[in-house]
Amino acid sequence: MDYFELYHPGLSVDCVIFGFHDNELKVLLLKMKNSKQWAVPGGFVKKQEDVDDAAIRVLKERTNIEDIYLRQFHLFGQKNRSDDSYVDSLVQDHVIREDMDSWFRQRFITVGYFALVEFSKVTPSPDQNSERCEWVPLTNIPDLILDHQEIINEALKALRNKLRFGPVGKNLLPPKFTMTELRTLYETILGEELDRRNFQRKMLSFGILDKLDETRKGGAHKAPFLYSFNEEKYNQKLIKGFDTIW
Amino acid sequence: MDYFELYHPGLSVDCVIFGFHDNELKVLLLKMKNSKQWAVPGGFVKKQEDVDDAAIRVLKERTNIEDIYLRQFHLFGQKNRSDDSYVDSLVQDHVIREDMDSWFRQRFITVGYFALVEFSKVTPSPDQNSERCEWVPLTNIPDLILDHQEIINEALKALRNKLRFGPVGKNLLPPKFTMTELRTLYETILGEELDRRNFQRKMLSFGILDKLDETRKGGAHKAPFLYSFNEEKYNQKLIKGFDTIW
DNA sequence: TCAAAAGTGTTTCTTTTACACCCATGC
DNA sequence: GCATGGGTGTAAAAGAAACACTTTTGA
Repeated sequence: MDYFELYHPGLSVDCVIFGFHDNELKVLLLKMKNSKQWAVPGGFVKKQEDVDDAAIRVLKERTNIEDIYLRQFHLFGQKNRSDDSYVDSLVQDHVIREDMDSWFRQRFITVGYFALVEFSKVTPSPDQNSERCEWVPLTNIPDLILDHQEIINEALKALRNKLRFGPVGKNLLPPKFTMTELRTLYETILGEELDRRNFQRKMLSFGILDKLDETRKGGAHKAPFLYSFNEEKYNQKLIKGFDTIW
Repeated sequence: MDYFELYHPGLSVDCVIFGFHDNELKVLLLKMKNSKQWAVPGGFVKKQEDVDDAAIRVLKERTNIEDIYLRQFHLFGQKNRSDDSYVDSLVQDHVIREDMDSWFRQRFITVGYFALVEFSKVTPSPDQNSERCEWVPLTNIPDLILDHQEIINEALKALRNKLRFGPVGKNLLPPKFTMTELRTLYETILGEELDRRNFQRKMLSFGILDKLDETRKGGAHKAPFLYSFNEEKYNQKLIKGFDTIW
């Protein structure tokens, strides 16, 4: 395989994949071969491929699911994102083949995407440079390669920003969920507690939820009602956003 | 000059430069040589140059001012952004030299930036591919090359989004301005009218304005007070934003 | 003196905030 | 029975919206 032939030079995509599980926000990370470091899933962009499609491809390969909520959030274009010593170690550890050395020594810019996925649907799969692919809580991120910590930080900012604008939950929660689960998701993303009753009233006022006739039984306490998102109204709010300041 | 030597392959930046004049929002555009089409100011990224710095460089060259408010807003990465027929016409019209043909026939991705500038400070300067550099009202955009119309559309969306989050005016208005000028700016960006009195109350409540002891005389009517932005408080709000929904 | 823009204030309505109380369930 | 989470309601405060009246200015 000739990277120079196949891929757009000096360009990669990186996907910060968010999932919600055990009341925690997690990201899907790759454990690099022969290294203690981890990485955000990424890949190169084919010469005849939309950049967005490259991100979709990476996402599908790592999670084994399709039709994922995916948004570009930033281009990381600093000239010193990588350096030779980093590539030296990759070659030395046989993570990359020596004849691909010059490809990896290019200066790379990378397009950051963030994805929202339903945790339980994902089957994590490592790529050829990694030995494991795992969910890692945002509160416990290990040592990451290059500027990948910054990429995650920016992705979280973008996600929080998105939360201010419109609804989020549909992509992170299962089809049916309780109001507390939805609220916990919001609290986790925002990093602050929200009043249980006021949250419910406000969320219902958006008109994007359908209250189901079912309750979640088996819990230790009173069985809470289940809700689902009203596709049509949810999508409207996604586009138009909630109320503006002006 | 050898483009392949100097520049990062397949990568450009485009800057949508917003200015406010005559109660209109305008963008700085380039009239292409030997063509009826216009373009958003742009350029290539040097191999050892931050992408942000490339945008700053372009901006400085076109406007002849420095320290401009500039933000990256989107990477345009579709595989069919350009096509051969476009480059054919450029070569035919001698806009680009024939020996640079292969550089321009690459597939390019471009990073979109938007800039906010004080209209009166700008001295528009065309680049080597254009014959004129002019302010054009957003309501009257001429035929543009490639996907530049889409780039402007997205830039405007980004600007509106920014307006929801925090203050904007400081970069678009002169140091001293009337409340009506500020309101008109907001109305222009948002594309809707705002109540004069409620706008004033709300804007003052943010605490980012200093009311000056001067008035703007010479107008046809009662002389309005002048305001200026309080640097410190303005910058705070820029970072923290106005009130959130949650 | 009059039209048009600007300064200032008030009333009303809506939204947000901060609570209280009762209900269901497992231990 | 009691601790815990869940359902629902309400009073008070804050904020937004709609609107009226007065002042100043150039023509």
